[in-house]
Amino acid sequence: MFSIGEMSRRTGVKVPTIRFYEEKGLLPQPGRTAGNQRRYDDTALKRLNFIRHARELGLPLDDISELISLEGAEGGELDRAHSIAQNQRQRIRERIAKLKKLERELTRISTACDGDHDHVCDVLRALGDHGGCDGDH
Amino acid sequence: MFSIGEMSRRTGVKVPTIRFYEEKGLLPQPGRTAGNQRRYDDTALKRLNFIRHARELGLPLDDISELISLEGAEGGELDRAHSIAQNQRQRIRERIAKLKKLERELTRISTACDGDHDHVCDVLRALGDHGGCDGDH
DNA sequence: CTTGAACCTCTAGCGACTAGAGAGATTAGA
DNA sequence: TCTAATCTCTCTAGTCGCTAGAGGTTCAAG
Repeated sequence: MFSIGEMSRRTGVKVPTIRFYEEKGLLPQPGRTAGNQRRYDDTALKRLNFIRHARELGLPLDDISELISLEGAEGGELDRAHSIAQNQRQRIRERIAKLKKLERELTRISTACDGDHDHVCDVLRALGDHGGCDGDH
Repeated sequence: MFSIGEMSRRTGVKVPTIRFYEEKGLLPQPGRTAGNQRRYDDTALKRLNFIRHARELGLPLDDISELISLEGAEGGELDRAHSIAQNQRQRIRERIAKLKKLERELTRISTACDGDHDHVCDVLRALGDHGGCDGDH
């Protein structure tokens, strides 16, 4: 049995965030001391680690809720867990592709400004001028 | 002179978002008709395009404000514009690196679940188990 | 028993919008 | 000129995933 601060230390999740997760139903309401302080056990610790890990992967809290509810599921229901992971993978791939495009364009803009800037900074001009971009965004 | 809806059509920025930018001081307050409706000119259109473009590059509104205030600046002040662009480029590079890590891990998790899932889905197990990750995140 | 750290609840704020209510303005066609 | 449809207006509140602070209570060590 440990306090919320101990949970925080063991998982790296900040104290207010733990309470926030409880409020959102991601963590079950823990037991309390006579003085109304939360006390957690290993089960809660594992779940918080699960949440933290899923958050680090960028999963929204709703998806995490759903994954949690799949604990102990079987057969077809598990396909849902699989598809949540797959969807997230897809989302991440798309974000990577988009960011790469942006990087290319920022490179263009930055190098445009590398030399002597006589009149108007080319960064500003390049931002106003969408034409030089290589894709639609 | 065109309405807010026309501005929206021409830039792809939604109407409430245009009003939001005005409220935040990114767009100057436009003229109004006798009936209190906003009327914009080409200058405003150009600025909104600038904002939209910068937003697509992921720049926060504060940075955009600063860039706008650099319009017509010269010499050393322009280095500031350059460094905003460079900083953003760095941020984007970091985000790409991080997302690539996540994608690797999601791939690991997903493939762990590809075969027959007998007891507990491996997606769920993999999310609970941080040990298999290849890096710190 | 006292002290000081940790804990409690509650409210408000962040960024960058988005959605909706309820009222007024404009514009095109009959 | 009237009417109907479509904009537009302001205002408030909600989204997501937290974070910060106020003001008060409880716990654990010495």
